[in-house]
Amino acid sequence: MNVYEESFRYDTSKSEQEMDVRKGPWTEEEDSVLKAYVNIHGEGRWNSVARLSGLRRTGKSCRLRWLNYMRPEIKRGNISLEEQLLILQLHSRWGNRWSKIAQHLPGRTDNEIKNYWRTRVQKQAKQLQCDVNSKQFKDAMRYVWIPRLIERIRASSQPTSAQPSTITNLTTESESVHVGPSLLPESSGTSSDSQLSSVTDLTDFYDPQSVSNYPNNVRNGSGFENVAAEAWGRSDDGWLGGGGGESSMETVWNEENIWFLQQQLRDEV
DNA sequence: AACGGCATCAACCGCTGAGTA
DNA sequence: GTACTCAGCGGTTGATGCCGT
Repeated sequence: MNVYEESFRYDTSKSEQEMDVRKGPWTEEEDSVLKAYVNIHGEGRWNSVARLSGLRRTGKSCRLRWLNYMRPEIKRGNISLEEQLLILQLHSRWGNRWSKIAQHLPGRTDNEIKNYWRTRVQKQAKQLQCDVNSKQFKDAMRYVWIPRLIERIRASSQPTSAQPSTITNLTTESESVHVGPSLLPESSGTSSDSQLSSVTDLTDFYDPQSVSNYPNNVRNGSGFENVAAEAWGRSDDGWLGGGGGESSMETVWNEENIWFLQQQLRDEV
């Protein structure tokens, strides 16, 4: 019996069997009980919630249900382009720190982001036959997916607006994440220091210098970038295209392009 | 229409760290 | 300092729906 179970039994003086703890999907009735209880007593003290609300659920289960599903600020529906971009960025910085990443995506839960990463991003790594943490995959993200994604974000914003100085700028007490002009494909090679000063957090993420260091077969028009970018262009509602429906990256990463990308990545070194 | 495989997502599990008596 | 309780995190699993055959 683990610590939690011990504590649960200690708190209630009843065994789990006596409590007949429920598992599995929540019913509407349970949801409304939980909602009513939290509305009155507030969040926290989840074991008490479980015990006093009459729900035959563990405190953990109540907490998870509230945080991941019932909180009023929860945003449901497709992950937007901007959110996708942020997830890619933040994961490149922090790895699987889902809750930390989720703090920068209002209304999204760590669970949702984790699921998104596993189902969408890891799938692409699988198709490219490389690990999500591999240099190959990170390069694919840096040099193809993210610039392309930014392009799409810009395209979907007002066409008459001047060069956006910042697409995304989320700040916490100690850390900030910016997407500035230097990240945009057009200006990627000419970023000034002053521009970079506002996007210092991204210098390890998309560094024009590192692009210039990238192998010619990756940089030039016949290489990696173009193939992948072209593949992107074929699908207006592709994986990172958002908004256009439920289609997946299959349309983008078709066999031919995956093969070509793999060749390019192998030629690197 | 039936079936099987796959993708997605809600929920659970195990562990850890913070707070407190 | 220690034991205990609780909340939170990340990994994993299982149910469900969708899609192709």
